[in-house]
Amino acid sequence: MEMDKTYEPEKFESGIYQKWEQEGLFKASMDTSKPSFSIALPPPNVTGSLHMGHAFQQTIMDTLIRYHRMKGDNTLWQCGTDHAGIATQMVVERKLAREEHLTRHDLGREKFIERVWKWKAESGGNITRQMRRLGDSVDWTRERFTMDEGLSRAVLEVFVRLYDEGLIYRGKRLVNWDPKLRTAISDLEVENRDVQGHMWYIKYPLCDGAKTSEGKDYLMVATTRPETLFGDTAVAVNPADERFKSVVGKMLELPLCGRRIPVIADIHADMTTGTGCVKITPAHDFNDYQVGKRNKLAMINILTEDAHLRDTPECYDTDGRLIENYDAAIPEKYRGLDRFEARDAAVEDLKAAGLLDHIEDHALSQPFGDRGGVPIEPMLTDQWYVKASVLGKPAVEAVKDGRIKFVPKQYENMYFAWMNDLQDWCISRQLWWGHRIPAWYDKEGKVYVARSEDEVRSKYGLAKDIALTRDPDVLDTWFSSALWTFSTLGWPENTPELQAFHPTSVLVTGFDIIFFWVARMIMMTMHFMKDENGNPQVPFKTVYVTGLIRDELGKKMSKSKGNVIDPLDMIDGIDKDSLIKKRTANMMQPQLAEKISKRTAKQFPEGIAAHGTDALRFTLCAFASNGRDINWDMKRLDGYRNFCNKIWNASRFALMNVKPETLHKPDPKDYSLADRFIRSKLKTAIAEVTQAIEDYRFDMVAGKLYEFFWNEFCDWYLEFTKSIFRGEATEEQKNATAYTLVEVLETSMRLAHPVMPFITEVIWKITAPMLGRGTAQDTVMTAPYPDGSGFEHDAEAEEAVAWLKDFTVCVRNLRAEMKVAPSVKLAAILRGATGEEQDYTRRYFSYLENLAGLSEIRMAKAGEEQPLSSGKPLRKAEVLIQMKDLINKDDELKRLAAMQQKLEANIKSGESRLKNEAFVSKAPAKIIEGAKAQLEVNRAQLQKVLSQIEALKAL
RNA sequence: GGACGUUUAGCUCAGUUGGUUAGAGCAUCUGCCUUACAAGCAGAGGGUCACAGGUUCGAGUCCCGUAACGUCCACCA
Repeated sequence: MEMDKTYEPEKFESGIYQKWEQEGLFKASMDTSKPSFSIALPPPNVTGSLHMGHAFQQTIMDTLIRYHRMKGDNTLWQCGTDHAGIATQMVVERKLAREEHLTRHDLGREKFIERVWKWKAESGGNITRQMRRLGDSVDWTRERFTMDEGLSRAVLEVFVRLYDEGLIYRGKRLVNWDPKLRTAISDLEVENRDVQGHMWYIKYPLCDGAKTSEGKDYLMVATTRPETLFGDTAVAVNPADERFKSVVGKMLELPLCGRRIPVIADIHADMTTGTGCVKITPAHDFNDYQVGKRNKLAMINILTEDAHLRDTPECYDTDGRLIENYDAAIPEKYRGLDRFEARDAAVEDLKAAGLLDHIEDHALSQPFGDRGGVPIEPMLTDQWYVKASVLGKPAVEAVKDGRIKFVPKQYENMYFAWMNDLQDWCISRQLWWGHRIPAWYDKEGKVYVARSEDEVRSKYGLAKDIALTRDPDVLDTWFSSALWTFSTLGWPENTPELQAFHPTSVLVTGFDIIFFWVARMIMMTMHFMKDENGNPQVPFKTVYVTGLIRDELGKKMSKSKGNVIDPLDMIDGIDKDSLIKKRTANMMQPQLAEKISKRTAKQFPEGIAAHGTDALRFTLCAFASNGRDINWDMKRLDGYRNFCNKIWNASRFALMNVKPETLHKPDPKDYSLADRFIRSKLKTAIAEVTQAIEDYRFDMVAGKLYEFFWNEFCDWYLEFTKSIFRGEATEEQKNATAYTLVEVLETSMRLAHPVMPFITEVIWKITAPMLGRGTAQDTVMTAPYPDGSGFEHDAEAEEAVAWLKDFTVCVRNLRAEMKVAPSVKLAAILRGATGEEQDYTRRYFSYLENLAGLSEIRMAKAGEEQPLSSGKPLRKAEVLIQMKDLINKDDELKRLAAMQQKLEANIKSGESRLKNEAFVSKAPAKIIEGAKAQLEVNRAQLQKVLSQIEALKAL
């Protein structure tokens, strides 16, 4: 088969993938006599598109999967997508608003959900197309979606069982409320941002003539949220605070409302902060909520779902029961105002009333909803909760005793820190897109939980004519993804897949979702999955945590920064205009578009060239060290694309030199030194690459492959083979080299395949048949992973080649220093070499001839006078090249002087080291021997240099 | 406020249990279109390993402290 002259991955990558998929090669073998290896893909958002982080993680997963598949393991990569409740609903709502000027409420729930499914059908293929282009060998026939029938059933099952066990409950509590999305969100979805705000100092007049011990007839309260005073039900002072002891239990007149509220004593009030007096708004502040509970205060909800002041506040007692006759009326002028308008108005009126003492600038960190992007509001609502505190205990244990390992280990601390202070998890969302909560209410509001309305009636003995309404809320997206490892394998049925592949082997994910997902998966899985002995099963044995991929300046990639790079654009390339268009389309803040397009044009004046999937994957692996963040560098990608090109061309070279018809397995005696050398190096490389995969050191996987292939195989071995093929070796010897060439290449392709699936397939399909290791119909994907058998370590060959390399480098140095053109053949003199060194030099002269550009090498004894030459120490010997008049005397003297200086410094430090009694007595013998040997070499070399200088000066 | 991470060549990063003279890629400079590859070949320059102390015969590596940057958590009247 002919190979094209240049490496053009776009010509073959997609075709190869299609073939693999059509042939069903991504499916697990289900050979249960073999070890199982499985990975559950963290499900990406179904309507989204892959970013670099996905490409990074998926490359690592696919590398692991391909490695284990080649090892013969029963290997499954389970894939699928997530319905991503809030995110998806938002996208569809925005589209609806943009294209039809409709809200979801205009459509109604049922119609709206239909639209979301339609959108999923339209855009859901995006992700899977990208994954195919990345070469991911996932079992597409098992693809799942968190809202599909099977997974929905698992969700229902889990919810009902947890409810029946008392681990899910419903309650009126203060929750994080997103007023823009009008839903509760969990603690994790709140993002604290530092903002510059104000602190307002407000006087609350004391009623009935009460006075503080300082004689004041008011209490001064400091607050960052003056508009919430309409919901105040007390002002707290510290019980030990002498200033206010006399007024505890007295009443205050709530400004703007005139309502009477008590002064209470509570330790929440800190004598040293603010004024020492804190206004208590139990329905709109998490601390105040606790204070309210302790002091049995009423709770007044003053806000609507979208954070406008209510016409009529809702008043509850401490236990959340509605109080009918509590007078908490909000003055009419504030009703219906947005919370921030209400703030301005309240401040204005307080000022006018003389109750605003002063305002200070105040830096605070304010909670924002991570999706809606507006400040969240603590709100008193009915929500569903999971008792995470109960589920969390075994989940902590599993990591503590090593049933689950984090790589890198430091993330375990992060996990423990969060798990040890686990709050109950609010799982209900006031959305439409998601798993609807299986709870029904009767007229009195009594709740019934079961898998269906029919089951509710039979389970709770309710007659047909009792009207039931279903809870309108849906579950947090992470509730269904927490079941991912087992729900995708068919749970609650005990399927063969569940038996074979659970627990999964490893989870590859970013540290940013350790809490959202990893921790919750561990909790849920351990509660529901038990092994044959009834012990909890973990969802995965190892969590490999990746860093974030940032841009070249270390900034997080984001749409609004306009620094996002689509992995597919690196694979297939993109022209400048399309890239700019892509980066500035559908912006949330269109005003940034111009800046982004300028920067993009500057950074990518030529657009992005096509690099191919293999180069991208190799680059991602090379970057994957120790879970740290990665600053993406296009140059690295270029470099590794060049590596692919190198592989391509090395293969072309091999094909040019091999006659497949006559190629046969050689007699070992016919192996040349070069053959023995590269076979030995390959054996080492196999061991190192394999170890690096097992250790999750993908940077080393890439590094070792690169080093072996380029620095040993291409730079040295291929050059050696030229001497052999063009020299006078016998046909059998030439065959041995040709065979080694093909065999090493073929084995390297298997070695590299997990990282670079495509180029290795192309080359393997050509080389393997030459060795009788498969036909062109076979695939490297299922060929055995190299284990080093058939290759021998050969220390002698490596040593001899090391000498040849040193000799070559030495001559090349001299040539460069003497500025002799590469085309000019040189005559070299080797003076003072050992017998072994002389032997290597003579025997393998043909290699040196080619590599160093030599016409002859003459041996000379140490100290033997030679015609005027330029020389360089080589180990304890020296290499001389006759100077003729090629050289500038001064330059040569300068070079030698520098060398002398360096050697003298090294000798001095070596001597003082060996003179040091402590070193000689305490250091291990090996180190001392090394130091002695080095000192000897340095001394010998210095001697050569000095005599050279002398000879030159004598001229 | 608490915890963690990072700091090594111009840039992006390796550097295993402490052990000879600290590495790679890219970039730079010099010379080469040498019949696999100019996406290449050969060669060169470039580092006080953030700073300060300590342990040790020996520290980029271990310990203490400082600084800068980053991340997470908590609090914020």
